[in-house]
Amino acid sequence: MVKINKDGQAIGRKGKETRSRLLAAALELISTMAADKLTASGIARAASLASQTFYLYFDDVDEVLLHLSAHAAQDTGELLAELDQPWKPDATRFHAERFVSAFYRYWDKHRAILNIRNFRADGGQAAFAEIRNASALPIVGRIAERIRAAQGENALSDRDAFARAVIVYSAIERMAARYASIHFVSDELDSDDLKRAETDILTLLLSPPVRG
DNA sequence: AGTTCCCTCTTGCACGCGCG
DNA sequence: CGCGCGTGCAAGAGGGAACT
Repeated sequence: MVKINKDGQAIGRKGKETRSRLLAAALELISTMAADKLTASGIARAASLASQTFYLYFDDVDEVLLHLSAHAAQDTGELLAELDQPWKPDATRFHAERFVSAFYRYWDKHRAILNIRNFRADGGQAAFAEIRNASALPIVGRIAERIRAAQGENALSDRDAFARAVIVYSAIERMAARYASIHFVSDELDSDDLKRAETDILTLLLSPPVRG
């Protein structure tokens, strides 16, 4: 937690509240307007504060967005829990579906800031990329472990299992990043089709190969 | 060119708290 | 109570970018 404001003053009760108001106002704004239109004075106005006050707590809008990104990154507990609990061998699809659903719920909850985070990370802003990677790594790592365990350690190297986990994670994330109302690629496919396909692919990766 | 908005800086005021 | 001090915030001004 930040304890010093930009003037070097210790942040007390009032300052803490003001900082929270600015963060809440920013979160509200990014869900209703394009991120590149977001300004410090706009955030301050939305929080019913003078624009100068914004600069008492943040250097710029990016610092606010980074904080919101980091905050969203801390909310992956439910996702990790789905991957950490023991999966019954005959219920892989059931667990895969639960994971995919949890992933969508996570994105539904944090879509605005996660999209901004990914856009900036893709645009080469290292701080956003670091937060994205730090958030994804525990999930990808767990998927990779399960892939390798299912496929057999002799059949698949750590490296290849991890690469497959990255691919399937990226695909699920890209689909979850869409707004549910927006069709992807084809008007014929709806969200349920895509979600089912994600579950199917994940189930295939996490099931022992069929010999024959 | 004029206007509007954004950002930054300086300055000062209001309030609360501790201390003698 | 009176005072000093720390904390929080805004008024006002000015430079600069973007828009009309």
